[in-house]
Amino acid sequence: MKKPSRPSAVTEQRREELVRAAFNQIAEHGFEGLRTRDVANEVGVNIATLHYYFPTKEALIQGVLDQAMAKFRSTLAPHGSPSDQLRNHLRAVRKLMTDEPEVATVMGELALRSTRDKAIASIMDQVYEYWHTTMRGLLRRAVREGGAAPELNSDAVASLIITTLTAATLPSLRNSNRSDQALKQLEKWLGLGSRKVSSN
Amino acid sequence: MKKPSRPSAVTEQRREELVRAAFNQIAEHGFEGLRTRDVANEVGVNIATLHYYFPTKEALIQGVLDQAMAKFRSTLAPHGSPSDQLRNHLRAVRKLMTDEPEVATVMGELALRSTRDKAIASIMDQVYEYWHTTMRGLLRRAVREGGAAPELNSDAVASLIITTLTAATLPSLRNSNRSDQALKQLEKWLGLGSRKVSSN
Amino acid sequence: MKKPSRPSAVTEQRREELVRAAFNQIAEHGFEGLRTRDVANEVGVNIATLHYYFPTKEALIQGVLDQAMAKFRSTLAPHGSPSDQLRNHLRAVRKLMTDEPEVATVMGELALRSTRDKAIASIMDQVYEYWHTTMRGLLRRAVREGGAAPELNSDAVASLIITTLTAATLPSLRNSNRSDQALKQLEKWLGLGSRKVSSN
Amino acid sequence: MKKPSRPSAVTEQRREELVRAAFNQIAEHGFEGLRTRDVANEVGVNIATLHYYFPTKEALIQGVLDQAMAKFRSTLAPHGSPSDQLRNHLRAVRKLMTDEPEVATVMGELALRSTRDKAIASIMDQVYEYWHTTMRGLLRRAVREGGAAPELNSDAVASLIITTLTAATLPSLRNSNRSDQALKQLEKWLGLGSRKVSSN
DNA sequence: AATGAATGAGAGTTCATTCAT
DNA sequence: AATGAATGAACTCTCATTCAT
Repeated sequence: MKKPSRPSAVTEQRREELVRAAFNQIAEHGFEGLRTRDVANEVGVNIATLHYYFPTKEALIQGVLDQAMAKFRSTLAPHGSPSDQLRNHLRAVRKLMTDEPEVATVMGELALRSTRDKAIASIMDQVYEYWHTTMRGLLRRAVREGGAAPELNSDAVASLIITTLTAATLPSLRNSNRSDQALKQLEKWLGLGSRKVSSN
Repeated sequence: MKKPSRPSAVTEQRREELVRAAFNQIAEHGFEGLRTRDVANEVGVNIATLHYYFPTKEALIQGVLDQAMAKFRSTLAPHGSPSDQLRNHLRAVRKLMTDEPEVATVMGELALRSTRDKAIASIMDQVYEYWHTTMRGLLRRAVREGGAAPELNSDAVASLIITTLTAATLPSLRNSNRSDQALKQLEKWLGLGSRKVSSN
Repeated sequence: MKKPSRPSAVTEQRREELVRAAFNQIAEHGFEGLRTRDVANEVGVNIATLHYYFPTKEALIQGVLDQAMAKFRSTLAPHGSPSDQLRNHLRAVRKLMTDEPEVATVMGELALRSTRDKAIASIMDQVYEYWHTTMRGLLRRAVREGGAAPELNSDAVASLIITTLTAATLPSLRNSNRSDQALKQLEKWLGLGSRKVSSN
Repeated sequence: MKKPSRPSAVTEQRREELVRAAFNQIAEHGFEGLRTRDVANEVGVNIATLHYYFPTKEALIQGVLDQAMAKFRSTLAPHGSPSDQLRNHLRAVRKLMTDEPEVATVMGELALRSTRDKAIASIMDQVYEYWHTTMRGLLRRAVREGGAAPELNSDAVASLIITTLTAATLPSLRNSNRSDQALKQLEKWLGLGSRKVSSN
């Protein structure tokens, strides 16, 4: 009798609105200050409507996680030579942190929460795994093609890149220019610093 | 209103117990899950007793912050040559994160909270400022004395060190071995890699 | 406001489905746990559809009451000699309670609710009145025809029969064999015990 | 450190007040209409105070159950000869139902709820078991001492007594005089009807 | 005839905080 | 210095009901 109706366009839109609002609330008040009522208010709907789309607060948070991870993955889009891609990636992340600092805050909140929330931990681990693999691959090819310093251990360097970029999400580093300085120093050591986007 | 007029030894001890318990609770459940009642229970006193020592929850958190910062500052204690100190510092922080991961968790929680809490932000900024200055000084002297790679820009490298060590507090990096790999790569580039820990 | 102008066959069928589902839900969860959404789900229709047929929850309950009373009245259908009818009635009620214990549960729920709900109270009073009259009539005729113990006060005995049968609806008695024992003892005192069910 | 403090007199009194209020609310509105806030209001305390004494609504209901069962058990207090005790018991229950009809209502509510609540079911089963045993014992001794009709099967008759008295809790029977009639007829058959309280 | 989306009013429960003792 | 009792405010979640389509 009941057709398991596929999410309509309207439904999907409302869900996105709510996730976006939850995202904003987390960015502004942290998980500590996340109130479903505030989320509903920001979208301009009744609290019961929120629960119509997300049965529990946890489900809503899961929605935020999914969206954040999707956004991050899009940062890794491949364009140009490996060394270009590396350079671009570092810059894209740096730009993201500067232009949308809320992304950084929410990523940080999610990272901390993953200590206590297996579901979040598992997804973040996957993303980090994927990130690491991508970085390592780019580094290897960059070295082979002569676009990066030849002596580096791609595995360890991938870790250092990830570490440095991740730290850029923390407010104590983000607000000073330390995180920027660190990234520039890293590019220098990688041998990426002076090169322009090659046509290769 | 009621404030213990002159902190007796007993009073000071109770306050410390409570701060320690609060620290543990934050490490385990985050600020999100910090309940004054749980703190009081852990110490074995009534909730009203907690409020006798710390009039508000915020005051208790401030106590945790103070204690954490003091603990961290002690990690920077100077011993040996500059390059030894550098090496030792990296190792000490790494060891701290391994042996007492709760310190890392709480630092992370405090870092995130500083986005919203000016008092925390201000104190953490001070600590980072002090940390940065110390690192930069060590690097300059290490280069001068030939204990580290000569070409490095001490300001940027200090930032990279701090960044990398800070990232080690985040669970997504701490639980994999990425943060360790990153630190080793960093030591290598610093030219600290091969030396042994000198006789303290 | 909106009321299906002339109950078509389809409309009537839907109403019955819904009442049956509500009946099941009350049997399983009591009035305390009766949720219109569960009723709608059991039938496989939208909650708004339920409200199309029954404007309020109370209207739905009224429907359940009507159906339950109709079902019960049918148990009093007259067949055979008065003493046979008596015997058959006792057995029919006993069988009903055994075969469809939900009927008992719902009757019990309705009985309790009648304390607070005048509409239910009035209908149940009518039904009990009718039941009592029927029983008393049967008893008188049974005595007159020699099918039952002659000395009994038909009014009081009718009350005792009704009382005993009604008690059989309560779970504390239904689940033990006490209610069965009681009924048998009652039949014995009525002098109905040894006779067989006559040819329908 | 923490002494598991035995309930103080004040605490016990508050708990009783709350249970009594809950009892009243159930009598008036049934479990269906039991609201913790109304209970708290009736006692004149904040809703949070109620939860200080009873962590959950269920715990409060359990309190009501305990109190009701204790009250009932006291009805079975032994005085006089077995046949006197029997007679007195029937009258005491009848009086209880007349004087405090709320007791009947609440017992009925509990009985119905026991279908779905194992904890309640278990306790009511115990009480019924005890009741049955007591009745059967009284009957046997009453027969032996010549205070009751000799031919009766004490087990079945005990069941009938219990059944009849229990049914007296249901509003449809209580409000008419049917339940009274039934009890009188029962006493008559038991051979208890005409006797005075003997000095035996 | 039927539904997806939305809601107001309230439910039980939690928590930092207070106060008399 | 310490506590049991109490509370106001807020929280997440639920539910009968409505309405445009």
